[in-house]
Amino acid sequence: MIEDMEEKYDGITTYKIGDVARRAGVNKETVRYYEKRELIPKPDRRRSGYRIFTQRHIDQIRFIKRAQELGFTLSEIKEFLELRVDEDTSCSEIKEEAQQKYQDVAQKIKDLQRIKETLTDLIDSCSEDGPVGGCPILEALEGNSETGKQLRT
Amino acid sequence: MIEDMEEKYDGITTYKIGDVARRAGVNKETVRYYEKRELIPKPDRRRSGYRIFTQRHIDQIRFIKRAQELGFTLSEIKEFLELRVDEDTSCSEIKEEAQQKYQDVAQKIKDLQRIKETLTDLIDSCSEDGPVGGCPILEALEGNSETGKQLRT
DNA sequence: TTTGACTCTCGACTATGGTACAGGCCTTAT
DNA sequence: ATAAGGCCTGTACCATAGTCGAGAGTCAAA
Repeated sequence: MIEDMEEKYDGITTYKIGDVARRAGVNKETVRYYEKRELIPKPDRRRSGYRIFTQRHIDQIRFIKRAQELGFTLSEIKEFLELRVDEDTSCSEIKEEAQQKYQDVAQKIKDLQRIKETLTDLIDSCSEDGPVGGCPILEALEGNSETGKQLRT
Repeated sequence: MIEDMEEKYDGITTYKIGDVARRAGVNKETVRYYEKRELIPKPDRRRSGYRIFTQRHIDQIRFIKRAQELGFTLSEIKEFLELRVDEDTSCSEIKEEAQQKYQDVAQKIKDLQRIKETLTDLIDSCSEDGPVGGCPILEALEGNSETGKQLRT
């Protein structure tokens, strides 16, 4: 059983880049890349130049990866992460931002729910017997397509 | 009022690539790209070489764009589209695929709902002149991160 | 104190998902 | 019949999001 050889400074467990990468399930280069893109807080450094990470960094990277899977770009994710109440941002500014994001997220949920329903139908119809024909998933999002009849001029 | 000058062959309305691109809201090159990637059915051709599209193609492209916004890659979308029932695929195979996708989609919805709730909270706390500090979004998917206290060795 | 694993920077490379020409042919309104 | 505009293929290019390697320095267990 090999444990990370993390060290504590000031009572806080810290990690080197390799630990962070492994724990967050990404490449070390990705961690550096996120730092450069300012997607994670700039880590402190040892005198040698080694980066000092905390649990916060690991959590944030995990969040980023999940948000990506949910269809957000790194730029969008950065906006999400900057969405906090502090001295530099007025409440109304944040509120507007947050409300816009809320709309985006709500729409994504709706779309996914349609896909989910379609999958349910597909699974159900599949268990009944061996159906043939069109793609119900396609119809669910766009509806009433004409058939894909082939033509020739 | 300029209408598309679609033509009917065999009683079916057909479109040229420019029509398709405009109606689906993508670039013409994208349509050709999707054809190459086999994301849309290979269109028939006129003797001149012009592609002949149908409504089916337009619907399918719209579906693809939606699914992309929801975080699916073109490869995944292709799998979705192949998830149609036909003679070459056994029902149980499809069912398994569909069930796996269902799980993925359900999980995405859950995650997005957490994000949505967090945004609601943020908007609410903001209007009541709420707390100053940390990043509320981060906790939506992971929770309990340690604070981002800064260190130095 | 050595040695093997780890870290640093920086530049080059990759994959995905498109976009943008170039050079040439096709269509269609006038 | 002609010219503008649309379409064809093919190749090159772009942005995003990483990933890799070289060359040099650092750390820590034996």
